[in-house]
Amino acid sequence: MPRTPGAPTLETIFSPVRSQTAFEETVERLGTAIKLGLLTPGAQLPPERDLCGRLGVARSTLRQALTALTETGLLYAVRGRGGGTFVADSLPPVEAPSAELLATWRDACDLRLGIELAVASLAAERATPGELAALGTLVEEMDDMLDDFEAYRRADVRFHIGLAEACESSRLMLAMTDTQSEMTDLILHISHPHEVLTHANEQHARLLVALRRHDGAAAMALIAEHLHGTEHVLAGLLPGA
Amino acid sequence: MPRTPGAPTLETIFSPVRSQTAFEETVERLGTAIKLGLLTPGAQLPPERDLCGRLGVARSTLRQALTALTETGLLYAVRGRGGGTFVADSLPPVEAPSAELLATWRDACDLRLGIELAVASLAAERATPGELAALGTLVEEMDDMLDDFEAYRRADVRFHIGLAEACESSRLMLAMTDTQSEMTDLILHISHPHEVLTHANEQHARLLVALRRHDGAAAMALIAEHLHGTEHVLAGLLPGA
DNA sequence: CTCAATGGCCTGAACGGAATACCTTCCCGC
DNA sequence: GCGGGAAGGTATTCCGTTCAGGCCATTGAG
Repeated sequence: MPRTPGAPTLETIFSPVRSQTAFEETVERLGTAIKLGLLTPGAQLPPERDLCGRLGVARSTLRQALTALTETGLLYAVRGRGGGTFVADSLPPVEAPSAELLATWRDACDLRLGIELAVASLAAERATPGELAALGTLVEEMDDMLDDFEAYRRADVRFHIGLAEACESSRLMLAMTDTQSEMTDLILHISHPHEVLTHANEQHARLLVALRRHDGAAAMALIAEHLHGTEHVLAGLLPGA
Repeated sequence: MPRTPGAPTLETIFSPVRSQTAFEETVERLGTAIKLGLLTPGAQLPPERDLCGRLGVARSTLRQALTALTETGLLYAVRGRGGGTFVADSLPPVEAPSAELLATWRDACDLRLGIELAVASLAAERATPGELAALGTLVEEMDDMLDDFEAYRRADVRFHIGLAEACESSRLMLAMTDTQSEMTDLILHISHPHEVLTHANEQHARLLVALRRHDGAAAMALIAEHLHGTEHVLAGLLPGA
């Protein structure tokens, strides 16, 4: 008698297929990059005619996305020669996490665990001394941001994305940006005492030590502990199960 | 001066957005489930009118997908009362890995590493004794399949997906099925000597021991070693970098 | 025998996306 | 100045996909 798959498997197979439109994906991609600080305030985007080619969408579709982002206050456009589309200098306040995200935030954390574990493990093998040095200065900078949580969080995001960069894997990079975006939506709306941030940044520093020693196992253990910390904070303050 | 993101980051941000149609996603979802053995030969799918609701697509769209899968030989339909759509009893030979997958298989392995690490870590916390027992018998069965690689691979897939099931995370489950599908396309086309399979299954057994002890760190180390093995085999036989 | 459950089929409307051309604005070089 | 070029802004057209809904064809369960 053939072993039959468990019920969870079938539920997953027959769960809704999520068909995102090109417009939605474009808004998400650019909006995420801006909100995470990957595109810094004042930065100029490539011309529409170039960008639509890079993103693989029609210019009209790209413009829909740019218009939406402009109306949200994330972008502004300047016409004429020498003009272009720029990231807004003062970003609007982040929106509250969606109900859907609140309902599945534990799932999001589980997935994040995977991405971060892989990144930690691979960065221990692949990170160059230069990349590690850049991450080191970032950790030092974060020590001066313990009172401005939004600034700290932006640096934190860049730290984690910097780790992903060091892995030289584009899919891990995309997964990391998606993950960080979701986590930001959750994290930015709960309080973070000074001590929590201090402790978190100490973990960053210790992680770097492990990476410099190319000790993947230690890096994984440290990052797991690090993530477990934020998950614990969320569990206490979010309407979880 | 604000720290600017590295070039890899910008390349990633502006990389093509992938807009899959509902039809394509449906074919992929069902085709993957069949090829991985999650839907076993002879199994009956839910009636079209139910299934399209579960998948969140129109019935006409679902039928396009079912028709495509029927023409590929993965499904067959029986009309009339008591009829339905069934998984074919003898599946057609798997197609060769796409050029795109061959070009990015290292990326795929990196992402797989993350999924499997998270699953190993979480399964160590969450797997029930019953689930572990089922996985144990699966490992024993695999010991008798060392000469039939396709059968072994199907059981192997079920083992890894069983681990994901134990995590109670639908997104990890989806990620795992996607991953296993990609890996199957790669793995099924290269030779696997008896000794390799024996060694791999010993790793399965040791992994289960770690899971029973709720030793997440050991589980992660074991799974990393396990994956590293297959990656090494691929590196030797695939046109890698 | 009846009929309900199932796959098979068709049409029309709505939407999204691509392609293309053209307009408007405004800096830069001459 | 002033003309050209580079950028964003607008409009139109066409095509493929998807949805919604109804109807037909088949066939086994009751």
